[in-house]
Amino acid sequence: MERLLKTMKIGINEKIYLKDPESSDLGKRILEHSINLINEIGFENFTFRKLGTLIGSNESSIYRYFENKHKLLLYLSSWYWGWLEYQLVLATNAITNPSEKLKKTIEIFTKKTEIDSSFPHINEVLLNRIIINEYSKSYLTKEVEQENKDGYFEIYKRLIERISQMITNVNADYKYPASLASTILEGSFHQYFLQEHFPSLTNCDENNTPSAYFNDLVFKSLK
Amino acid sequence: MERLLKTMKIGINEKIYLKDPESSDLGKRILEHSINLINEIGFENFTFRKLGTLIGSNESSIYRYFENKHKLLLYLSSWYWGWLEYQLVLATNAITNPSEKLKKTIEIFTKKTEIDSSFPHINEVLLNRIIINEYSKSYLTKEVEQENKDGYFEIYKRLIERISQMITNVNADYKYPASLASTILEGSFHQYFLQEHFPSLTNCDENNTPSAYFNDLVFKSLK
DNA sequence: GCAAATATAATAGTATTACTATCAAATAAT
DNA sequence: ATTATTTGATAGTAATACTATTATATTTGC
Repeated sequence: MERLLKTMKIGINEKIYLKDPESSDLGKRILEHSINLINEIGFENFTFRKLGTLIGSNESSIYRYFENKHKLLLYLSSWYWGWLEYQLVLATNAITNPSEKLKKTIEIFTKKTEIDSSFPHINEVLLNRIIINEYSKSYLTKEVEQENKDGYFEIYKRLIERISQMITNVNADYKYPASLASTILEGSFHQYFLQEHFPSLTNCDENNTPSAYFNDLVFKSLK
Repeated sequence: MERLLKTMKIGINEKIYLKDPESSDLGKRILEHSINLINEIGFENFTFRKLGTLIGSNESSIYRYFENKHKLLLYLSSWYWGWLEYQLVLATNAITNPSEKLKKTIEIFTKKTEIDSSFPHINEVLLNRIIINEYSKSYLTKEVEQENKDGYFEIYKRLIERISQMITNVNADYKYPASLASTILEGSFHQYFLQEHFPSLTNCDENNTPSAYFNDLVFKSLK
């Protein structure tokens, strides 16, 4: 995968970090290796101390970039949603037929993630796994109300609103475009989780992709 | 709401607890007040020490019932799924028409929870909120593989398999009964979460219930 | 009604987590 | 070359997530 706009940077709400991790070498190493470490040991077991040891840096230095690991997770997920939005716009912008556009959108959200060489310090494949396994934890908190006001979920919300709009463009009479958009997004990540850990609770596997399931679901709904 | 089978007890995998909390007064107080406290401060901030203070008991006494708060969450959710299964069977058993049966099932999963006076130490309304806000955390862990083998999610899985079977009974040719069943279950709880915290990401509100949305979704899919 | 068994409470202690503060050393900018 | 900025090292605190021990109730069996 090759990026078209070489100078593009995923724009993330500045309140999420104390110091922009994209602005320094240490910052980029924090991003790169936090993705590896969270994948390896899970978000609950992940600590800044362990990350510091891993990258040969100091715990206190990491705290200068992020207040805590929750903020780091918000950063990583915002990055992911921003990246996905970029993929989405790139893949669907030229399509004029609303159904084709929506079909492509479902594909973008449900297909297997591939490495994007444009961002060498971000492993999108592992980041996708973090979204599947940890993203819910970033909003299932007592602070969600305030953090939503602070705009920490804006890219995610914008993505769903985009899908919602595309649904309406296919069928303006459909009554639940936002709900269906949310279902597609959360649901497709959940189907991947089930595939790995609870295969009896899904029909998705090598032959039946989540893509096929959601295409069926969405287009029957909009008929 | 009145229970028909007075002696019924929700059966929970014995490996989840060290000592059956239903077997003593302290155990029941642990269940009752953990539901209140988790609702109030959230699962992350909840500790056995705080719970002990609240119920005028000792931290170490609570540890004799549950290894840790994760196990307590597994207990509470198993109880909830068992209770829902009971509601489901009761409400649908007599229905012979497969479509009617499935319609009733969707209603059971999406309707607002009401207090069940049969279990005075369990507040089902608050427990429902815990499921909405905390259940994902019980399986989004590094231990999910082992805990699944140990049977900690069996009631949840059985519930989804029941819905899946009902879907197949309506349309035997439908290719994704398990995936759709998972989508109904996770999705309906998620729609309630969105209603409360991200209303722009759902069309469900006082007038448009999640029930209506999922009925539309499911029956169009099965046509 | 009493002894034995069991359940609960009180206290203390450990390792880890989630930070904050301070100061020194390295690096970059002017 | 001086100053400012960034990073590293060390130490310290309060809270968490437990375990262990012993004392005190309470229940049960005979």
